[in-house]
Amino acid sequence: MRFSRAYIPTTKESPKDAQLPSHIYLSRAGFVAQVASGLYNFLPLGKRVLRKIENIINEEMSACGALEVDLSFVTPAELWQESGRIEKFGKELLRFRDRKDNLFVLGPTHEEMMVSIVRNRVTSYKQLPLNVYQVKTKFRDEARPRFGLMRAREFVMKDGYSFHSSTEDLDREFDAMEAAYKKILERLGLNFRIVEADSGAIGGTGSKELMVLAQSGEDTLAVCDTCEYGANVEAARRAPRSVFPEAPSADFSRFKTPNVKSIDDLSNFFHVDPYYTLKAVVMRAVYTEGSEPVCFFIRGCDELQEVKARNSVGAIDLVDISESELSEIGLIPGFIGPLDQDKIRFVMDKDTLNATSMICGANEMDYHFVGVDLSVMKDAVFADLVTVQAGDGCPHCGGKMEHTKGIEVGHIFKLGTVYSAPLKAEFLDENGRAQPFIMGTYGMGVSRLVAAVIEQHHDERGCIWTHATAPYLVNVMVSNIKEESHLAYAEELYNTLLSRGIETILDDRKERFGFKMSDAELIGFPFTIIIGKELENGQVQIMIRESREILTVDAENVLDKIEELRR
RNA sequence: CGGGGCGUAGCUCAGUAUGGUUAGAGUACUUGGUUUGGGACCAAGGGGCCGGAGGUUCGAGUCCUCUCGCCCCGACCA
Repeated sequence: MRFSRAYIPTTKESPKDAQLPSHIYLSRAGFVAQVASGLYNFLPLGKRVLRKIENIINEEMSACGALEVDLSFVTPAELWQESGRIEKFGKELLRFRDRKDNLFVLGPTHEEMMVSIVRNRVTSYKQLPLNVYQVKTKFRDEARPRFGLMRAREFVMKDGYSFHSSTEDLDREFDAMEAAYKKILERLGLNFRIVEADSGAIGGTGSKELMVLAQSGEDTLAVCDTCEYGANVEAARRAPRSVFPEAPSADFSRFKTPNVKSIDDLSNFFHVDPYYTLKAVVMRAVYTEGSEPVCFFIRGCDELQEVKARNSVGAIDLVDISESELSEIGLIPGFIGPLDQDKIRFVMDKDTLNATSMICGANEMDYHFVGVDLSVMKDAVFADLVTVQAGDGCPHCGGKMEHTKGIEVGHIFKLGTVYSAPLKAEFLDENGRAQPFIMGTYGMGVSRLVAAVIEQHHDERGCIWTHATAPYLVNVMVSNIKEESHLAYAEELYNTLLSRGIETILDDRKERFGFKMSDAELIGFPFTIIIGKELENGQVQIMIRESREILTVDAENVLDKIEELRR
């Protein structure tokens, strides 16, 4: 491509609405342009990057025997009514009617459609397994689109679905997909972690998220500094504690603790580590029908993890509760404890099971119990309720857990029969009995990956594309196109690079050196070959975008050098 | 959906508290000239329903009412 004939509208200033590096640089460098909230146009450079990512996905899927399809973006509402998701998705489904007044929705994901194409067509276990996928525009009418391409309403997703006759075969495919996804992200040149995720409302037997590590990630991850274990904090586990603070020695008694309400107060009052105190967190659990207050008891040194807490009581939401509501129930904030208490449903963190030497509220103003042995509570409900903190032990290898931020670019899921059963998608097994398909689903955010590459690879001058994602690998820049010999040399080099199958752009614009260099850095081509003054000495220069290092090489060696650098 | 902010040239923004010639700057664009290794300089140009509607007024970018859009925090997010 000749730059002079390309459409690459770069700007010196960032759009005022852009906050994230990916949004700023992708806009400034002319990869994308915003149309409306959560809607983006992909300009020529952006489209090239998108296609490169798609190609890599297609290659890896093909290597796994997955079959590409392309399902209608517009989907009949009946399918969504059948699965029950038309209510569940709510306003995120963009609905509209055609001229005959039939209701349709723009596909936000395609489980229903995908099930419908195999239903009644794949009818025997002999036809299984089957893995079909597409790379397709999706639309979710998000309540609040944000962060540029990271959370758009219209976006490109690779969504794959597998169908099996046994859970063992699903497990095999799930592992194969995890390996393929790992390979894709490696090829893209990304630093990522595969983490355990909250299975949440969907249920199923397992899900993993693929997280590109970046400061601006919306998800917080707990990862081991030694082994591969990592999990979304919503689902992270930790090893049991191995070192314990010094335990307070006190016989069980009721102790007057005037105005001692917080864990800090309590810890200071008794000069005891918060580990030996019991924290009460009361929230209102919201269910499909009705709600009730619930108290969660955890050690004073821990923090409540709301997703875990929500799962522990099967609620769809947990909301804050006011002090006046607490008073109505008869609980005294600051002095709530589990002993002799029947005013509220409660769940205890599993780390408090059989705990001794504890201090907890006495359910009486200005009193706490000390020397509490929680083994008396062994019949209570226990669950994992706490947030894994930095420094906690890894549940697998005993290494130290630390926190990091991630961008969710993929999510793979063992669905089981969650969709196939209600949609009555069945096959006949070896015994001639009808069984619902056992399914897996595998998603990857393609347009989000474009942004994720830049979130992870940029500097204050602009984009730094990885070799696999760059719109062009090499930029041949002519410092001054009025130097005819320079231009002629550059044209020849450009053609040679193209003939070797190296994606190259020729910056033949009538602009000054600094202007073109700034553009090259903003756009982020991995290599810019500068044809200029040095050519008089038979030399050219190669600017390596990542380090901004400039190599001076003999003109006759430039091809070899590029071949060497691209490896 | 709650809270906050912003809509003026392609882009980034002044101007709005206190209404008053022809609405500005930078940048981008066009033409001519000089430049040519880090976003050049000189000169001459084109470009605006001041988000939209209604109102107050002799007069509205500026005041009032309504509305639409965009961004941020939160709620939400297979």
